[in-house]
Amino acid sequence: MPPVASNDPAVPRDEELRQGIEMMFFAYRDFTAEPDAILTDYGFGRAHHRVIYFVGRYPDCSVSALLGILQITKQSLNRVLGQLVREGFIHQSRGQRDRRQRLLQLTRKGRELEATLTATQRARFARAYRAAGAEAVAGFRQVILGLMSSDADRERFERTTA
Amino acid sequence: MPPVASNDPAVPRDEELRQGIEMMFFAYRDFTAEPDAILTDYGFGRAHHRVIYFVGRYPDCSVSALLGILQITKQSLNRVLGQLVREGFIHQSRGQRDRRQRLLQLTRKGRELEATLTATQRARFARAYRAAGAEAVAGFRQVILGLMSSDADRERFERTTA
DNA sequence: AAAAATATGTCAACTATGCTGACTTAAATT
DNA sequence: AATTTAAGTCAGCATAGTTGACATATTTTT
Repeated sequence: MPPVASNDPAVPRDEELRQGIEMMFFAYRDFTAEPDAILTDYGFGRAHHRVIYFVGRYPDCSVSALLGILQITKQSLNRVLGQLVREGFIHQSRGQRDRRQRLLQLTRKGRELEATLTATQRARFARAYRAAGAEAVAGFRQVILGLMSSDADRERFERTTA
Repeated sequence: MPPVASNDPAVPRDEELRQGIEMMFFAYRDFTAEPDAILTDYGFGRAHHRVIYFVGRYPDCSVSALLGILQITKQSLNRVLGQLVREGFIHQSRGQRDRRQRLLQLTRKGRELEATLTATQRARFARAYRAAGAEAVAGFRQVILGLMSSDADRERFERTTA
């Protein structure tokens, strides 16, 4: 069953861009499958993974900083964050400069789960990067940064990895 | 708030791979945001988008072929597919070789919605590809194909785009 | 021809994850 | 003192996934 695309004069361009769209879908689908399977053993879902990942990545991150990354509502975040705190995966501490803030850290248990989940995705990237080579990785980074909507997010990746 | 990663000896490697993981998250989040917003005007969600997209891409695709692409259950697919058929975005026809099959096509209305949704994602890829250049695009393709789990999916993209 | 397998569809119930809107509390800022 | 901000909470709703059981039509196998 061959794919069929446009009835457009600029056919190769349309085909190239559609392949990009589809590659994103397939890669993301597979990229999330392994962590999703592990999470069900804990009674958690992908939303919990995101919170655990980014709290691990940005220790002492505030709730509003996390909201900015995830781009979901406070209510949606609080449901999963509350579970993670109650079940001992995340600890909250008062901000020192601003005592309204609740700064988030992974507990030992949280770090262990984070490591287990991230290991699968890191291995996937390690394979893909190794197979493609350093030049291809540089190209990948350029394109995927270009797919993002905001400079603020692109800036998270400015420090170049040799 | 700087990101903090490993306590691992191979720090740069860990950092590089974590950046890959995060870039996937941010790019995919933004890549889906525009179609999601359009879909709410139709009372549809991202699942409807996927069905419309892949039926447009693989005309006369069978239900089981679509299930293989989406990797969801028949029941999940049928909920959204049923809506799309009832509301006149997708038409089903009997297979000729195998009359058990229901082959799927977009209607005129379906093609119009598909075009509207895809336009936003195509524009995003066009910008990113244009900014990064042909060599970077080749690298992007290599890496993102490497992120997929199955050769069967990679083969969908074998025909190289000049 | 009968049996088994396959393609599709359906009912019911459940879970996860997003949303809106309204409201509270505590702390910082004006 | 008033306002704004950070965080949390309650209630209700929608979307999109899940499992399990079962039905029907058609094709394939024995």
